[in-house]
Amino acid sequence: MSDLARRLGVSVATVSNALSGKGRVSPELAETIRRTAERAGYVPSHAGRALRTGKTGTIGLIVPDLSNPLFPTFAQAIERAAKRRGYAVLLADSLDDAGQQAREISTLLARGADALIVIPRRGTQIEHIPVPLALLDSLATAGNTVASDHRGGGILIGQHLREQGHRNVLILAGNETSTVAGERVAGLREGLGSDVKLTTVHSLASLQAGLEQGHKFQPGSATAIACAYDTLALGVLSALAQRGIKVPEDVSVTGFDDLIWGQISHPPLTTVRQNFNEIAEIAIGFVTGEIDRGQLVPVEMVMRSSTAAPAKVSSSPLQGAV
Amino acid sequence: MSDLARRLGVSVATVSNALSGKGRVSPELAETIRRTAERAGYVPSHAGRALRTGKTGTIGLIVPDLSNPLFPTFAQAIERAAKRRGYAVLLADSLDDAGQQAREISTLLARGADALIVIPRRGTQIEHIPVPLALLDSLATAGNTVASDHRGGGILIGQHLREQGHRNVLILAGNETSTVAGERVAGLREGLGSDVKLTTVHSLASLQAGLEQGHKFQPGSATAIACAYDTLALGVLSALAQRGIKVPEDVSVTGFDDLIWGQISHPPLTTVRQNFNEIAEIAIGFVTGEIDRGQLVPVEMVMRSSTAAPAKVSSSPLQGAV
DNA sequence: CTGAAAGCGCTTACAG
DNA sequence: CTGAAAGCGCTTACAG
Repeated sequence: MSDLARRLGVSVATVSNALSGKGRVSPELAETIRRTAERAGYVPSHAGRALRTGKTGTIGLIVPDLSNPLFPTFAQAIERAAKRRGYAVLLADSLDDAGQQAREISTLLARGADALIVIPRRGTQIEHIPVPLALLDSLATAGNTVASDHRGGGILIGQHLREQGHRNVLILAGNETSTVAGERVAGLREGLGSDVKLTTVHSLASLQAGLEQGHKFQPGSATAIACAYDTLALGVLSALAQRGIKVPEDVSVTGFDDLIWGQISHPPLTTVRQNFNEIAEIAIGFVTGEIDRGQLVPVEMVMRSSTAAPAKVSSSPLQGAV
Repeated sequence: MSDLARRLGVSVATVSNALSGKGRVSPELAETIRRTAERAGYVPSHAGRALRTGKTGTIGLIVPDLSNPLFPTFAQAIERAAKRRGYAVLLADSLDDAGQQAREISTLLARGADALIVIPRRGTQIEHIPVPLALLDSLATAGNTVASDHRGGGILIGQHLREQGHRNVLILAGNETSTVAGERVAGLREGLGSDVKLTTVHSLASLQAGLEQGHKFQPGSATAIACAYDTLALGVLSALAQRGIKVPEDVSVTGFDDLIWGQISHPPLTTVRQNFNEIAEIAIGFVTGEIDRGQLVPVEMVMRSSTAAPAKVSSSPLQGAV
């Protein structure tokens, strides 16, 4: 900047004022300075500005595990929303470990992140953060949480299954300590209604766990398998296909998240879609002070062909007539 | 830091020296300073250091599209390798657009990234970068490229198919402008040998494109479909299943990348696995000056059950005897 | 409308 | 072994 000032015969203060466009410089001079700066390829130093203003224009994003197919979508949406407001994002992967998450928070803070967005590792508490923080999680507890209406999604699926006539449902509930999973399951129960027989099984939310559950499944023990995650549902679908158990004829299956792979599974998966862009917009808007509290973002059911009315094995009129 | 210095009755220079551990301070004093800093929760300002040293301890990572399932794995590996050396990563998504990629490079540079790692958008040239740059792409052209041996992987698959007796292969080659895809296909051709009938089709490298190709496929027109990407192969598998075309009985299918979804497809997909961690280590090592040039990273074939010897429709002894 | 000066928090010669 | 001083590149009152 001082090079530029010398070359133009003005002070650095004037260059700064011209470039920041605060209008303390005559329009003509400002224009000249801007043009010269442009031509010289001058780019203001972020470090200088950061030191002076105390702001880095940087937002820290902590995800639990980038190799879990759910989180890159979040990361992409966040990065885009941040970029639109001139922020860059510092990415940290907590490797699904609470200690690592804490360490990432400190590093990001030490690096001067102006705000933090964290998709918290399940069962984890985050407190005493000196910068604006948005949690991408579940319950809008502290006013700083932005979340999909997981419970609402569960209700949608539950009602859908109920309307189709399912009265005996196996719920693959994912991890017991996850509040997201907890809400999805609570919604499922609510939508299904209290007169429906429910069996709940907890496990990791992985493809592998879905595969295992699919292999364990006793045909006839339930008419539908409602999963808290697409990864589980996709694993289940694969295992059932291997065993020759037909979906949805023998059993209905539902997921949660709308991963693209649910479009090519056999059959395509009925699931719930989150609105990532809106979540990202709200999260960034919240930490940048544009909006004053987080909120619940509506969710949408995606009906495909993995669900159908249960086969009327013992009570069908036809069979009864035989 | 000046707070700390005042409290301890020493100079900021001494605090700085003690904390950086360069040994210009007596061990006892250094220890006292370190303890006090720790207890006070003192964290050095990155902005101050950056302004003084000209280094931010930050590496910019540009990916073409985080929603493409291939790139988060890279991002995770890079972040981990960077973290191990005390670097943080600034994430930028170029949204598969060359202009956006150029803009991201400038922003990252303006933010003082000490180095850049870019997974370039296909067909794109990157030049005149004033910081160390590693390209995660294909050919080790400029000495600053770190890449999987895509060609070698293609050869492995090609030979495998050849050994099984395939002499008529459809190659789904992905995007024509992608050098990665180009090398994979070149390897495929080489492994297959010159006496094999080849049909090459270009398309996007998406699931959707795979689905379309799978629907177009004429049974009998080839005994194997070799895809340059798992996304293509998975789409093909799904379309073929829908049409009742059996894999590998009616046609063999291979992919490239080893996405986890290839484990639960029907049948599980024969493909090629990249060593992401090694690529990340080399890339980071290269831009931090630990190693002096990029290199080709070996690749591994993952044999599953989507490939088999072609059915001997017209030349089988049995059929001939009828 | 423009400029001189101070100061953000560090690190690094240099002097003692 | 320790400290005083300079300077990295900005921005922001303040003075003119």
